[in-house]
Amino acid sequence: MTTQLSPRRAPRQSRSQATVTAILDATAHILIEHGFAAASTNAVAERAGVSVGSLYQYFPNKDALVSAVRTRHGEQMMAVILRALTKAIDATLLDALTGLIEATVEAHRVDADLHRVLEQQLGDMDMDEHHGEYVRVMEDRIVVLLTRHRDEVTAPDLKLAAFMLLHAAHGLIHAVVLQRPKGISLKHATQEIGDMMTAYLTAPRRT
Amino acid sequence: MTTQLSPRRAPRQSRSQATVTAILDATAHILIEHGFAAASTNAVAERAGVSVGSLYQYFPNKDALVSAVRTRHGEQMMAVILRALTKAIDATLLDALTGLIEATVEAHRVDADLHRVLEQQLGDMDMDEHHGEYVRVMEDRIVVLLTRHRDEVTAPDLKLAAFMLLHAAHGLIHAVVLQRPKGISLKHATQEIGDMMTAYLTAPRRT
Amino acid sequence: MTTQLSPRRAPRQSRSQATVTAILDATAHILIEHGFAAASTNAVAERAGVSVGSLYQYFPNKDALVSAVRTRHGEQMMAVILRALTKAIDATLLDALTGLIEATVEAHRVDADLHRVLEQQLGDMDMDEHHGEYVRVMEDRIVVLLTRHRDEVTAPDLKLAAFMLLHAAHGLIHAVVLQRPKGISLKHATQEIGDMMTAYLTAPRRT
Amino acid sequence: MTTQLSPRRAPRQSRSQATVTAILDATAHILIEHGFAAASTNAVAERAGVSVGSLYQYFPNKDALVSAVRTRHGEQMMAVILRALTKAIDATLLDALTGLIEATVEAHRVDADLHRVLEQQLGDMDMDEHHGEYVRVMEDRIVVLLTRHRDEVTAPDLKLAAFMLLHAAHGLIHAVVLQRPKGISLKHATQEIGDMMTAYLTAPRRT
DNA sequence: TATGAATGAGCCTTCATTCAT
DNA sequence: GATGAATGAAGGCTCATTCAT
Repeated sequence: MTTQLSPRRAPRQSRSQATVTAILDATAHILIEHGFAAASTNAVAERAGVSVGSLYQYFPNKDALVSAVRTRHGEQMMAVILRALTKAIDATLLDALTGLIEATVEAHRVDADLHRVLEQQLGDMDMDEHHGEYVRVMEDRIVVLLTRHRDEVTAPDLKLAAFMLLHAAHGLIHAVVLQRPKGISLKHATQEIGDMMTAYLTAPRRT
Repeated sequence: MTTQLSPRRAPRQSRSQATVTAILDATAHILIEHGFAAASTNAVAERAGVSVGSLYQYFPNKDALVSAVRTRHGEQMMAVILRALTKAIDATLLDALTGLIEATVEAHRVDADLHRVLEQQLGDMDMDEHHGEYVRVMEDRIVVLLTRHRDEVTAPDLKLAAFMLLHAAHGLIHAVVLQRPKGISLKHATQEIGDMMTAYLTAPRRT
Repeated sequence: MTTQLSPRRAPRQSRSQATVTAILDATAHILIEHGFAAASTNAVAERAGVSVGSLYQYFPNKDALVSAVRTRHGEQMMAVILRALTKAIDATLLDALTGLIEATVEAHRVDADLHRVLEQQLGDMDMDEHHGEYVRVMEDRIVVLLTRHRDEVTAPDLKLAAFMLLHAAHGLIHAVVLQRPKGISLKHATQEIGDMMTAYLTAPRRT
Repeated sequence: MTTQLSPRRAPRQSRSQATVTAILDATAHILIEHGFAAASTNAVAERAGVSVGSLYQYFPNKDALVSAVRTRHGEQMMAVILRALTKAIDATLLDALTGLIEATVEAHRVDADLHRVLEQQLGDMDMDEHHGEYVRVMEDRIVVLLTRHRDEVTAPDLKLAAFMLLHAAHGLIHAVVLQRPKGISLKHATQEIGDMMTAYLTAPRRT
C-alpha cells in the first residue's frame, strides 16, 4: 500500500514525478471526458503537454498506462476506506457501519466519473490485479469489525455476512453515486443503507 | 417484450431476420470468447457466414451492432425477470422476493460472460438507452409488489425501498454470479439475499 | 520450383495477381533506387498505386513482402541457370562450363541492382530459406556434369570440385557484373572464368 | 595502417580515444550479437558506458558510426593481408599464393560475424568509400607478386590475372569461412584454393 | 565536455467503411 | 441484395537527434 503516486505538491518533486503525474492526469481526464476509445497515446501525451516519446519513457505501453491510472485510483479509494475502517474501531456497530458507508460513498465521489470509466474497459487486460486483493482486504476488515460486535450480530456466518454487506452496499453506493437518482439525498441514502445493513445483521434468524 | 429489430416480411422469420440473428449471435460469441478488441466487423461477418457488405446492410455501423446485441441481451434479461414478477402476484412477500431474486440470478446466469463483457465498453457509446428504462420499470413493479404487502413492510417510503432492494440485490447477484465466490452455493446465496431484503423491509423502524 | 510469379502478360491474369505483381515490382524498384531503409510499406503501396491496406491483403507483414521479392528474384535466377545446365547435357566440358558461366552472368545481369540490395539486408530475417537449397541443387548438378566428363577431370573429389567451381565462379561473376570493372569486357571475362575453371579441373594433380 | 580516427592529444591514447574505441567496440558487439536492427544509438551508448550525447560528440550521426566500424574492420583486414603479402616477397609463387590465401582466410576469421553483418546494410550509405581502394591496392600488390614470377605465369595479362585471383579466392574464402561447409577442413580448403590459383596461372594457354 | 530526458517524424499495422461488380 | 477487395485515417510504438543542465 505504498502510495507515492498520490497528490503531493510538497517541496521537492522531481521533474519526472511531475511528468508522470501529468501523464496520469491527462489519461484520467481523457478517459472521463471522451472515453477509452479516445485515449490514444498521442492524445494523452498532447494533453499532458509532453511528447509521445516521453510518455513511453515512463510507461512501456498503453496498457501499463491505463493500468497505472487504475492502480492510482484504487489506491486512493482504498486509502479513504481503510482510514474510515480504522477510525471505527471503538464505535457502535451502527456508527461503524455508517462511517464505513460514508467513507465508501466519499471514495466513490472522489472521482466518480473516472470510476465509472475504469469499471468498464478492463476485461481485456489483467482485470486489475489489485482489485481482487482490495476486496479480500475489505472483507477481512469487516469480519474483524463484526467480530467485535459479535453479541449484536445474529448472522451465524460472519464471513458470509461480510460478503453480503460489502456487495450489497457497493451495489447501492454505485447506484446512488453514479446514477445520482433524483429525490434521494446522498445523506438520506447513506443512512438508509446503514439501516439495511443493520437490519440484516441484527434480524432475528430462523433457527 | 419480444422485439423485432428489423423489417419483417415473411410469416415466421424472414430471410433477413435469420441473417440479423446470425450476425447478432456471431457478435455475441466473439465478444464472449475473444473480447471486445477482437470483435471487428470483418470477424463478425465471417463468423456469421455473411459478407461485411451484408452486415452493413443491416447495421449502419459497428456501434449500432454492439448496441443491438446489448439491447437483445437486455430484453432477454428483462423477459425472465418480468415473468417472475408476474408469477409472484399472489405469493407471500418472502416468496415473491425470493422468486424475483432467483429469476434475476437466473437471468444473469443465462449469459453471464456476455453480460460481463457488455458491462464494459459502453462508456463511449450511448450508455444503453434502454438500461435506464429497464431500471425504472423494475422499480415500478417492485413498488407494486411492496404495495400489495404494505402491512408487512415497515419501510415508510416504498419508492426508496424499491430502489434499495433493486440495487442491493443487483450488487449481490453480480458478485455471486460473476465472481463465483468459493464456499457459497448459489442456492444459499440466493436465500441469504432474500433474508437481507426481508430483514430490511420488515425491520422495526425508528420513529 | 513452381514459378508463377514471373513476368507473364498473357491473356488472363486476375486482378489480384496484377496487384501482387505491382506491389512486388514497386518494392524491388524502391529497394534498388533508394535502399532498404526507404522501402516502407507506405512508400511501396504508394508506388504500386494501391493503398497500404491492399498491400496487407496480400502480404501479412513487411518481412513477408521483402521475402517474396527475394523469392521471386531467386526463382528467376535459378530458372535461367538451370536452363543452361540442361542445355549443356551433351556439350564439351569447356562448352558446358562456359554455357553455365554465361547463364550465371546473364542471371546476375537480369537484375544486378536488385541482386546487390538483396544480398544485403537479409541477415536479420530468415537469410533466405531458399538460397541454401539453390546452392545445394547447383552443386549437385555440377557434380552430375563433372561425372559425365570424369575422364577429363583430374580432380579426385568431384563434390569438392563442384564446391570450388561454384564459389570461385560466383565470386568472379559478382565482381564482373556488380562492379563493372573497366577494361574487361563481359565476354572476355566470361571466357577467362571458363579458362580458370578448366585449368583447375584438368590440371595435373600431385599424386 | 594504424589509423587514428579523431583528435589525439595525450601521448599514448587520449581520454577521447578510449571513448571512441569503446563506442566502436560496443557497436561491433551489438552488430554481431543482435544484428543491425538492434544497433540503436542508445543501445550502443549504453553498452559503451557513455551517454548518447557523448556518442554524438564523436560521431555526427549513426551512419558515420557504422561507417567507422566498417573502416576499422577493413583496416584490420587489410593489415593482416598486406603483412602476408610483404612476407611473401621472396617465396615461391605457390608459397606466396598459399600465404596470401591463408592470411585472407585468417583475416576473415578474425571477425567473421562482424564481416557478415557489415556486408549487409551498406547499400543505403556510402557503400564503403574505402572498399574500392582496398581492392585496388590488393590488385596492384598481386600484380607485383605475379611480375616477380613472370616466367612461371602463363597468363598474358597480369592485371586480369590479379583480378581473377582476387575475386575467385574471395568468393571461395567467403564460402568456406562464412558458410562453414561440412566435410571440408579449413586447411584442406585453403590448399585447394592454392591449387586452383596455381592451375589457373600456370596452365598452358591457347595461342 | 558529459549527460540523458525530451522530442517528434515516421514506421508498421489494423479495421470500420465503401462501392464496383 | 450480396459480395469482398480496396481504402486510408488513425493508432501504438521506436529511435536518431537535440539541448538545457
